[in-house]
Amino acid sequence: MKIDPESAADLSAQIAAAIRDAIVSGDLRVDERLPSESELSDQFGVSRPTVREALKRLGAQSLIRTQRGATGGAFVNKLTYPDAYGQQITTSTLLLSMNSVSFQTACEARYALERACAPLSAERRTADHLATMRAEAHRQAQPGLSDESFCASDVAFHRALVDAADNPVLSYQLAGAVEAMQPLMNMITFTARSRERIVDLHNSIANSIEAKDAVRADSFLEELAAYTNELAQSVFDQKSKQSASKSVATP
Amino acid sequence: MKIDPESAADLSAQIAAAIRDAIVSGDLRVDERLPSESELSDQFGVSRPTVREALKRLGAQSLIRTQRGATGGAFVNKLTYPDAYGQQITTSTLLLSMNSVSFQTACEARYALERACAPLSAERRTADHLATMRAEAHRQAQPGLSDESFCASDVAFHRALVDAADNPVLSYQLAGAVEAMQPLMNMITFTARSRERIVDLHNSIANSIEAKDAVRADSFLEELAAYTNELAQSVFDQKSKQSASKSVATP
DNA sequence: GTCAAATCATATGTCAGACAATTAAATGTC
DNA sequence: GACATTTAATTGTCTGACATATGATTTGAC
Repeated sequence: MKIDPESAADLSAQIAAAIRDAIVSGDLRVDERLPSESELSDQFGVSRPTVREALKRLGAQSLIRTQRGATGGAFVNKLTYPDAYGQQITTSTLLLSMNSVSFQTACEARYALERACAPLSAERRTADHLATMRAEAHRQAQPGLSDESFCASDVAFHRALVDAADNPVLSYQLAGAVEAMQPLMNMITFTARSRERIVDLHNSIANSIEAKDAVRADSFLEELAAYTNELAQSVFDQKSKQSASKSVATP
Repeated sequence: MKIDPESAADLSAQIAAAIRDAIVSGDLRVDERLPSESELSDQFGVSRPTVREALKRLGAQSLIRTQRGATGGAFVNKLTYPDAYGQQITTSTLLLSMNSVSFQTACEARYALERACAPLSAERRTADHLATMRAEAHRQAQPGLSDESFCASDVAFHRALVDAADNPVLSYQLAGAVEAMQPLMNMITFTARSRERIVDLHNSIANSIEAKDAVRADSFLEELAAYTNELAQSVFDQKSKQSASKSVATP
């Protein structure tokens, strides 16, 4: 572990960076215990609170975990898929909401990636994945479902589709793309007719995947992408009309 | 901002979660200033160091930034694409290295995603993107290039290909997949012949993209994926042979 | 009156030392 | 040997203080 001279950056940031580098480079292995906070503060020549702030930074990135008690301490954390999913989803969601990404752009990215999975999913899908997809499609057809629940089920359907590709790295990458779309999807009000259309497409996709027909699955996904965009466009058109009529009405 | 009862979790974690929720939900807007650390410690009924640990956690995720001085404080940070890229890359890299993801799995994910970009790239590529791709392909053909530099140039080539799709969300998602492969690629020793083959494929891809021929680009990408896997396979075969002969020689 | 320099107020960054809470291991007791 | 107790180590939290950065204010010179 390296020293930190009187640089411009915060000490706690420097210490966090030093430890992070040691982890990323492999100098510190998974489940290895870091020195105690007191020892670290001695080593780096800073106070314990400063060391703690550095450790909290690393903890926030799931790079370390801490344990209290006699044999406690900070341990290099094995980054699990659920951990990575969570970070990926929050980062993606914030990125979209804070950069005013258009529905179109996000939608295009999502379906491009999802269509990349489809051939693999068609090849490898298990009964489990198919059952999940059908169950979600069935739920989406229920009459009393709120828009929010409809969107949540939509996400679940598409995650099952992605997971069917049986490639955890792919699932991880797509988690962000699929989940981050949900807030944008929630802006859409799904009429009974539009829901019917979507459920039909979902069922068609599930059928194609079951039949291992990647080409058909792809065409249905393409259709779904286009239809989703169309729906969003009509929402925006309606909104701009309202604001236009409002701006006319007010003066 | 909500309170935090005497739960099992750390206070600083609870506070960080409360503020994070406020940011994600939009209660706190971009560039809005949080209360000062003293005010926060009053509001939450904890000490300032505890608040600080919470803020450091959020800072590590680029959710807030802090500024010293009279008008300083903690501000809700606009998550920029570079920020998101960085997080995405470190997370992806660690996920791969810590979960002993096979080369095959990572490679499959990467090329599946990259092939999803190709049609968009073919449609929208600019002269800039093409120039970058050609420049990198040319660099890769230089004789004295180290394996590491060759891999770095490979990454740059593929990033240009992805960026040509002109969809920042797509570029962000792919950044992790492409960059995280680099440590795995570095395990491969590229012979002069294999480099030649790869450069040829890169040039063919660049040509196809220039010609807006998505189908040809896709087939070259498929070929490149297969060849990369083949190279990796031969490396692993060689290694297992070595270890086998060693285990015979030692006793 | 205007501009520049000195001062101030406020905020984060850091430190020191202390105590509480937790946990596994060591110790003692039966 | 099994079980209860003590102990030691470590993180979690608090208090209070000082250092440092930086915009705002005041002061001073012209």
